[in-house]
Amino acid sequence: MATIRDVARESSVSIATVSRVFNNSPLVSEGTRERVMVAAERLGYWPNGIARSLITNRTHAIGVLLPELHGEFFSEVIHGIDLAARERGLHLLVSRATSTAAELTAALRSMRGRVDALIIMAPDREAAAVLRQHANQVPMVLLNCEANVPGADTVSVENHAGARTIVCHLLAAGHRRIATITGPLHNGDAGQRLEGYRAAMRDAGLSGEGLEFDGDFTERSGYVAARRVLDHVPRPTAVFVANDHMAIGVLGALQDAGVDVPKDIAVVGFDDIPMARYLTPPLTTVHVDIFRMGQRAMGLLLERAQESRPLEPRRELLQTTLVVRGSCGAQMPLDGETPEPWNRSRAAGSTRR
Amino acid sequence: MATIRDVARESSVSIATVSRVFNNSPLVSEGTRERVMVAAERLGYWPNGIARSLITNRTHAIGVLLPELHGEFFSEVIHGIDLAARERGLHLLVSRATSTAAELTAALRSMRGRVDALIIMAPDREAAAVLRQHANQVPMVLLNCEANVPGADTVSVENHAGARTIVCHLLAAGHRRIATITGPLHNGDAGQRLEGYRAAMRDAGLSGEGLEFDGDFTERSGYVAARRVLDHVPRPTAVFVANDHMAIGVLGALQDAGVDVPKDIAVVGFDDIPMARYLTPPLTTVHVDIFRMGQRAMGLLLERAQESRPLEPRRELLQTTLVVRGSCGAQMPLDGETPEPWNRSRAAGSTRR
DNA sequence: CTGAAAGCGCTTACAG
DNA sequence: CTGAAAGCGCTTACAG
Repeated sequence: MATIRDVARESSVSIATVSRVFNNSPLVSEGTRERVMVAAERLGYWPNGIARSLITNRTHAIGVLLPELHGEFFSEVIHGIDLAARERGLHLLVSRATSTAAELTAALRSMRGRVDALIIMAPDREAAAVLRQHANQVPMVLLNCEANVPGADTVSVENHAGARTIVCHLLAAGHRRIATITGPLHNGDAGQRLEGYRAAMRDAGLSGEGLEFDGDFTERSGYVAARRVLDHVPRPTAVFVANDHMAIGVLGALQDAGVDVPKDIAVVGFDDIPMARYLTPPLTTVHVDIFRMGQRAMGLLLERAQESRPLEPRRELLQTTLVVRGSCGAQMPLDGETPEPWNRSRAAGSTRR
Repeated sequence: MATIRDVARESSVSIATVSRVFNNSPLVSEGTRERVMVAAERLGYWPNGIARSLITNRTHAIGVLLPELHGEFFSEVIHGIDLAARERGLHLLVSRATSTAAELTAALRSMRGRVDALIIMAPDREAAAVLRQHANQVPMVLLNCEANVPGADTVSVENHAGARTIVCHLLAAGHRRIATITGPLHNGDAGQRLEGYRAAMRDAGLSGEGLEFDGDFTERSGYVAARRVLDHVPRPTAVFVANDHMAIGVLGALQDAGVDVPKDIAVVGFDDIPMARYLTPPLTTVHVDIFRMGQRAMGLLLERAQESRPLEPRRELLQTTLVVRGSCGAQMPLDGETPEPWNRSRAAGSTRR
């Protein structure tokens, strides 16, 4: 590949001049600029990005560290980050890293020098120490992270309020024996959703004791837990499932057991994954705007980059919205959101508020 | 951030020695190695990736260029690439680029020097010229790309065979008036699927003339096209929809029109997106293993990197599989694939062959 | 085993 | 307007 030297030779100027041309410096005469561009074109030259980065100390790349590189969450958060990033011509260096100390350390090290900032999702507690070590070396935004890392901004989902709201909705519909199927409790989201459930129950003068069933956020665990819910005496009249994937398993188990939803038992989920509205019956759930999470993470980074003085660390909370569909048995009136005629499930009675 | 110079000073050795320690050179005494590591640890030093890249001419990064950074396709292809890449400690530099000449050129330029190889999805014809220009500067694998780019490997979905197979399935079930709803025809996948449909019809001595309806791969366009299919006289008894997203719109339109699927009209799709099995009725479709597409793309790159002599350009075709569910009205016997009890739709009668 | 030196491909004061 | 020179943070023959 041609280098700046080749172009300089071809156009009989110094490499400094070639550099100026490609940096749009005003300090180049029109004729010279022309000559350089022609030579560059002929040689297929374009400046080497990393050589540029080394000297300018800016990579124009953002590192993104996530526990998984697939699924809806990954897809949406990257989409959000990308939209905000590409306006500024920033690249995304994406890597998978669980939040174990070893793996996270390796990932952070290998990003060294290659990115201007980091967006990291590291839900495990173990991650905090590692993050603190690196926090002052590069700007970072943490996603869904409870750990307190000085200097790092965070964007988190309002899990507690979301869970509380949807359980309140069940309470308002008259349910009293409301079970919950939890996520894996070492996961922060799972813990907060459980706390939201408990708060709602407590405020209604009820106790969820004995009505909390273990799951691990997988469809399978939802199926298994649902069988235990059904066996519980007296049988709960509603279940708050801590994510939609498990709720799919729950609906399957209830169907297999010949239990009607929502007549015999109401089911609600959390996340509002795209297929939630296509389930039978369509799933009432808590909508989480992961796309926006990505956008805000990038936004915080950009704001910090523009500010000359250091900003206080910020913690942003992402609002959730209740989406009432058929699985809870309590339809709510449409309020403003016009259903599209080509969108089956909304037209069939899905509401948000 | 500490540099190699700081560590050299701290441990009273030359920067060459520090470099050797971090490159696991055997040419360092144990004592020296120890001293250097301690100093590095204290200073929080780790080698700067891009400085390393500049001198070694290897970035350990793979550039991935896709038209969209969201959705199932994106998510799965990245997952496949990542799995193959991370075994070799490779990073992913991800960027969005439509296949217009200008945008693709910009993306390729900005990757210059930052990646060791490229994986590119550029379905548009316009892309070919740009790709050819860059083909000899960096190894590349093209996804779903009809363009002939010398030196570049390709991985493509067997759209033609897949479409043909599913239309044959409808024919075998006795259907004769089979309509199709196409994707946008400047898209290669859409074109090939349409050709597959035509081939199947032709082989059965039938013509699809007048039965080809325009769509653009969106749910909405499926809804709209379905109305036109219903209005066609005589009404088709089956529709091959060129992707699952449009099929969702089709099912919605038929439901709104009070037309029963599959009794009044059979509907089949293409792609087997995750929600296909949760639709009502579950959608018969063509399964495409996008995850594998990512894996193979990375695989081709790695094979090429290991080979010392230049390899012939390779074109890999990704097999598709017919997945028979409820929407076509023709159940097939289970053959080997055991349905999981916790997986509702499979248990409810989904088969693959 | 260790270090001094050249060099990867650039940018940017500095001098003219 | 232009060029020579220093330097970004590293690696790697080369010499000892």
